Amino acid sequence: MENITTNFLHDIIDKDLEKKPNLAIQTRFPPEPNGYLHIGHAKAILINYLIAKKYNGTFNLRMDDTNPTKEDIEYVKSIKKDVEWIIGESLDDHLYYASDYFDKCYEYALKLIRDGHAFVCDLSADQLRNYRGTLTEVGKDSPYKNRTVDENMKLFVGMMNGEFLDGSKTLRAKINMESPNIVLRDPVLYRIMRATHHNTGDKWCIYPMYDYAHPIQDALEGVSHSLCSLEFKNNRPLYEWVLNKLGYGEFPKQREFARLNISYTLTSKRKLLKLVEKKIVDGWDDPRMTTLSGMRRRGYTASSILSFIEEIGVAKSHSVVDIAQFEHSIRNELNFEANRIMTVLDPLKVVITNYPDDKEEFFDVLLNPNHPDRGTRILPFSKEIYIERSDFMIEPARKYFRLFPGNEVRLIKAYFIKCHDYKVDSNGKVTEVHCTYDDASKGGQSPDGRKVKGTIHWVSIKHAHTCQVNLYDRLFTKENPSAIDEGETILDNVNSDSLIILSNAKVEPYLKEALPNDRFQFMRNGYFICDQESKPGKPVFNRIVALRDSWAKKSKG
RNA sequence: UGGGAUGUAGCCAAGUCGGUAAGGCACAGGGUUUUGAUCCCUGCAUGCGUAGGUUCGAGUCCUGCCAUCCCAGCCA
Repeated sequence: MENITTNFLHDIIDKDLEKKPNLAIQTRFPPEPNGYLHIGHAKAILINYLIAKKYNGTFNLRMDDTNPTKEDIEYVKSIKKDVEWIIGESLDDHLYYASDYFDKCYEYALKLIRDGHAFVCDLSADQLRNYRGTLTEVGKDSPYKNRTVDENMKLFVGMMNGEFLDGSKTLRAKINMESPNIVLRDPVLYRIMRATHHNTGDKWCIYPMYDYAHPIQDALEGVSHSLCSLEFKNNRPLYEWVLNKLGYGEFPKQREFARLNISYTLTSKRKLLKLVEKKIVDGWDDPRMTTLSGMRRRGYTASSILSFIEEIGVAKSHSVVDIAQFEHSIRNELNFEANRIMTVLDPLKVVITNYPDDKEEFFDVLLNPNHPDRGTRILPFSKEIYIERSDFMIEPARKYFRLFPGNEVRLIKAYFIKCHDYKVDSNGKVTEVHCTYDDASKGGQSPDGRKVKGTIHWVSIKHAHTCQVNLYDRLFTKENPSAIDEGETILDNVNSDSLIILSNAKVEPYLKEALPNDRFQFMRNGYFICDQESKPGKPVFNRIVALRDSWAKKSKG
């Protein structure tokens, strides 16, 4: 695939390559396995992956598992699966763990101590906070900063050997307590934490901090460009400090880009977790979730996510992308790819009074006009059919050109029908519509050149199957779900109509054989996927996204 | 308030040496259409956060100001 899109990261790499033509480009995606990946991560994954591709380099997945109290093996599994899904490649040979480098991190810590760049500090967490100062006030040196190298060595080895209580000591860098950048005020490098690690078990009771471990991992793996989101900008000097003090003359270049926000959605692991815990949604892979697993179940394709990410570009400004831009990507792909089928979501019975009682017809209809090679399906027709309830009005609205008394419409691929009667129940609800058909209009065209303005979909009652269809919509009612009013929570912004379950949808017989993950365009309704949990012969369909609907807009406005 | 970053249309986003504002989404109008879909045309920033300055010429250079975001975890 030709990729003409470029961004400031490519410019940086191009310049580096000018200086060092033999530089091997290597990137990585380093998630912490403490939750499921979401659409925001897809951007980070693809930025890194596409750069590696573009420059014929290497892309690795690395679990940033330096804090066993927050991490879980369940998450490492889901993360690997999601990343592989997004990039469409196996990562079996490109999977690393921060914990692979614990020994090396420890050795390097010894070196820092030996070289006088780190010390063991006895300050408690509270005390440390006080010593650190604030945004406007500088901090103060720890009273333990002047311990001798020997003393620091002995104490740090003691920390590692489990001689001290959790939280009683830390290893800290000696940088500058008066730095305006708080990150550089003698940051903690190691903490004592007795927790079983998913990889290293109980081998360690001290664990390195992100700021210390991350540059080491990058350097050891051979990463050339360490790309991360903007909030790590302040940490860059520390990243470079660590590698400098460790004696790396040349080392990976950290650069930052803006993370992705999309209107009406959440891109925060913490907030997403809350939706799961509060049972607002049915798990991490609920189709309404913007987790990658949720979007996969919803029916979004990895390729549509890729094209979305390419379309929005990469920059450093804080932005919120319109959800419409995202929906465009999947519609655009499925418009071309998805086979077309007729499905009546909210059925209304139509009797064609002049059609012979027992007659049946079977039309041969193309599955997808964009792909004639895919062949046809058999579409049965008979005297009684279902149409969409919204396709009939007793008293038509202005410019309504569907079915109403006296009006003629086309049934897709079948006949022209004209309404001459209808029945209502005691509540005034229409129960049945009576029409006549024009035998000469078979196939949907009249030989006399007569035009109809409306064309509607339908399903033969006699041949219909009944299915469950889940209509998904955006999960939040607010453009920014995190913007909450006084006394409210994010949960108050949840869209109560985000899932509408239709248990009485009528589908063409062809659909009975649908397989999990098959995608279709339900004509005039939208794009749907056969749910991954569907039982054979009993497909359940999820709405991926509705079709654009200028009539709905017009009739509302 | 100290430090760091960002501000180009309703939303993203290009804009290398200063030379007269790409593209996509959305929206509006028109055409085609057996999906009010798709597709095809057309329109959509005398202006680039703002006020000055330099220059023949400034989104691009200089100065001041404003707004938004990030940082005070032994989280990442």
